[in-house]
Amino acid sequence: MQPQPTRPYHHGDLRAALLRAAVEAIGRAGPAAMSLREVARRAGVSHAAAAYHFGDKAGLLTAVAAQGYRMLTQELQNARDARRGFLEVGVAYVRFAVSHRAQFEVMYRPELYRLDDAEVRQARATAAVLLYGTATPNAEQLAAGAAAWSLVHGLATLWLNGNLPEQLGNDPEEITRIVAAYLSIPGANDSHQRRR
Amino acid sequence: MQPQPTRPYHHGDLRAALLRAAVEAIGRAGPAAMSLREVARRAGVSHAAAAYHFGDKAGLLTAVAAQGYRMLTQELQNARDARRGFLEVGVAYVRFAVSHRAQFEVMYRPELYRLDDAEVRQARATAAVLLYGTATPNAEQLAAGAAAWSLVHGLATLWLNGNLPEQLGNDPEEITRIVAAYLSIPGANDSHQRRR
DNA sequence: AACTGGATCTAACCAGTGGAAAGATAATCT
DNA sequence: AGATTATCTTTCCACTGGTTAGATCCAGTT
Repeated sequence: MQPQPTRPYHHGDLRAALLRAAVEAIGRAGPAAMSLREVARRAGVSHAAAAYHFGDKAGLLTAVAAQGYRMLTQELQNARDARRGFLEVGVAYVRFAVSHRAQFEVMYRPELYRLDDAEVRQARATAAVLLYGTATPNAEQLAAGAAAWSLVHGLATLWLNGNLPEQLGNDPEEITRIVAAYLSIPGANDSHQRRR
Repeated sequence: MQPQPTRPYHHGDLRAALLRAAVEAIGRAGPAAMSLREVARRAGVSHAAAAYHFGDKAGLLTAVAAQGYRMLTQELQNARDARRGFLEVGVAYVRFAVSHRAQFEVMYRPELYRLDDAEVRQARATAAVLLYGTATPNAEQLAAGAAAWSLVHGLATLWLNGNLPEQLGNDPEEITRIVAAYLSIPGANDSHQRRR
């Protein structure tokens, strides 16, 4: 029942397999409860093998976070390029948080991984540009971006923690559109925000 | 140099001392890194003594969360009673997150403690009433409350994680006022929101 | 084909952790 | 006083993350 018919038996793709196993484990019980040894067990190797590839547990979580930032950047970019309006970038943010909960939860717990990791830093910076709408925001854009980011980020984390009243419904994207209607960004083009 | 001249030597106040030690430990390294044994060591007792008072580690964190919710409720209540406007309740929320970071971080990591604990449940419900402005919100109030709560919650967590650009300044309360200006709540009395 | 050096993985060990159980000690009740 | 209860310690267990030494495999050179 091996996934590969005859796997190279230096596994061939351990790093990626460990990453997948880690994301799955985090998805089950949260990042704090994830254990290196369990992840390694699921991948069928000793925990030292995981340490070899990632240095240590923080290294593994750093890889999860970096992957998360890359995915987030991609989704935000897609949303922006669709040109359906500013709001849909926020919706994409919330959608990412819900659909890639494991990565999202790690990304915003910097004490669990290496924030100064080169790959993470760069992926974060790229995502920030998309969130603020420009690489060189002025004071106004900065404040407006922080407001929008705060709103969707807060909404995503409150949703994930079950802190939102169930009367709001159970579709986080729809809730995002409802809630974001209370945000008024002067510069933004609102034309697409209320289409329905 | 004992705090008490001759302490009763069944300590007298171990539970409270452990709580204080836990909050301090969390403040140093985050909730995930807190260890029962270290907390007990700091209080000068064995880790089993801590288990006796709180059941287990989750029990200790449950107590931290419950205390946090009670404190938050108190501060939100004070802000509301000051009648300086809706905005100042949000400012109080962010101020609480920053000044009681340990409690705040535990409160919104429900996988670390017992969300169904009676004390926690009640304290949470009380805080929710203050956040929505009424015990029986209609759909409009619910959505507006969720928007406001999401904004300040997102702002607080992003601030704590160092995710906000430093050009916004280093005073989280001031940043809250700046950012919250982008929020337009129809029913709310804005008269006090722009006083400066 | 044999050798070699590097990459990848395992086995074994360590200190530290949370939890449980048994018992010691102190406070309280009658 | 004696008995009961509350509080705390000791001891043990399974597990964790990290380290080290060595096994195994692979790719390139000769």
